[in-house]
Amino acid sequence: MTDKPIPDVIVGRLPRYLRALRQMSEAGAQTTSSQELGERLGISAAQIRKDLSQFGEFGKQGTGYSISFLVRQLQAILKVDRTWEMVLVGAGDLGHAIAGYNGFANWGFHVAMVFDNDPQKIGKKIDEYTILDMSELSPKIKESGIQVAMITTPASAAQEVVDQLVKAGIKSILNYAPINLHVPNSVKVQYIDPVIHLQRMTYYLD
Amino acid sequence: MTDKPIPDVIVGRLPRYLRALRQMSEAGAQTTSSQELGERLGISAAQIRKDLSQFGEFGKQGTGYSISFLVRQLQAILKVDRTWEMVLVGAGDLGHAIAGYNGFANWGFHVAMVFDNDPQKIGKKIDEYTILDMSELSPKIKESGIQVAMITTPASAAQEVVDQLVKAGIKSILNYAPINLHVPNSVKVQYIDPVIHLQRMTYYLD
DNA sequence: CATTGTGAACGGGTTCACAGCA
DNA sequence: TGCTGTGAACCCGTTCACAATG
Repeated sequence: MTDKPIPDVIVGRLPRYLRALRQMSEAGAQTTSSQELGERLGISAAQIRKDLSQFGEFGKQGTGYSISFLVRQLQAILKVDRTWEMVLVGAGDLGHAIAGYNGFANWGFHVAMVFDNDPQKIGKKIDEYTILDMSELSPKIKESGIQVAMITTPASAAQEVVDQLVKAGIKSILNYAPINLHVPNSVKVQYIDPVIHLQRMTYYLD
Repeated sequence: MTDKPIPDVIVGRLPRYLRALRQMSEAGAQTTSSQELGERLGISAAQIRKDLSQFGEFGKQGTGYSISFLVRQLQAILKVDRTWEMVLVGAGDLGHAIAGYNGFANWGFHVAMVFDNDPQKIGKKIDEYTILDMSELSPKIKESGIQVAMITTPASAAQEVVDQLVKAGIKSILNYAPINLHVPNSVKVQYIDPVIHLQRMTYYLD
């Protein structure tokens, strides 16, 4: 109700709600309940209701939530009711896979440009993208106003790249390089590191 | 001290400590403190000390922690003082990038086999791997005793694949498919979904 | 009557602060 | 003196339980 800041842990769950709801919608469902959504996601019904109630009263007692309405609300809250252009830095195997990933479309994102510092790669094409030189990174970001970046460079290059990105105006960074990055408070970073996830699970193995 | 179960949130931080410590070691450092490690990772010094103290008294008052000793301890705790063979299911672009990823070696993991269900791909090679048919999935897992799997199939196929993996004895699953999976309590699942991470950040954009 | 929204209770993770020790 | 290990205090996210309502 009030406009105190929403805990980050709640923001982190909203994209999962959105994914599940759109999948239910594709499957033909029109309505759902906190219980049904919770079972699907392994989250308690009470938590889902509490999370959603932070942003408004989206449900109806006795009948639950309209899926299409809730999808629109969540997309608006997460600001993915538009398309965010992104720059991708690092044109290795992983960068190639990400540039060609079709899972960004319709979810609010689009790769606009791909950068690398390897002279052998610059000018080459991956999918529809011509690989651009790092020297163009800053001007291209500034002129386009892009705020979102993904990094798939080696760890050794990542912090330097981040510094350039931040200076150029990037506000959100998805980092695939296996290293912790330092950024100002105004910039958000999320990490994707398969080894970290794997090591977290081997703890429970014999 | 006692052997109560360690909270999962602590286990989740240990791999990050390990990465940072090994990077410090590579840079030539021999000793560190909870404060230094904390600054590097954006974690409070008290939290690091508390986390580590769950597993033993690894430090020395006045001087801090021996990096090489702590690395060995963490690797033993996380059970990555050995190499876990893994199966990879899904030989698309992402599967290709993962199969060729050199970041698993020395971190406790190795891709042993790659599976797909596309007749056009079966028998083809990606890197040193010959793509195997899904019909061989269960027998190959059982005969090798592999416990770790990665999934890079489309979302629509993921749950069915998981059911097969679980039945064959897989205990840890790293899932790249954008869907929530249902597994028994004895099986751990971790998720990697770039869209989820990105949407979590756009909330904070204008 | 099923299901939401929510104040209150609860639980557990984080921080504090300091004794203890090299 | 510098830094660890840790009980206690604190804080905050989760769960509970129920009034409210279509």
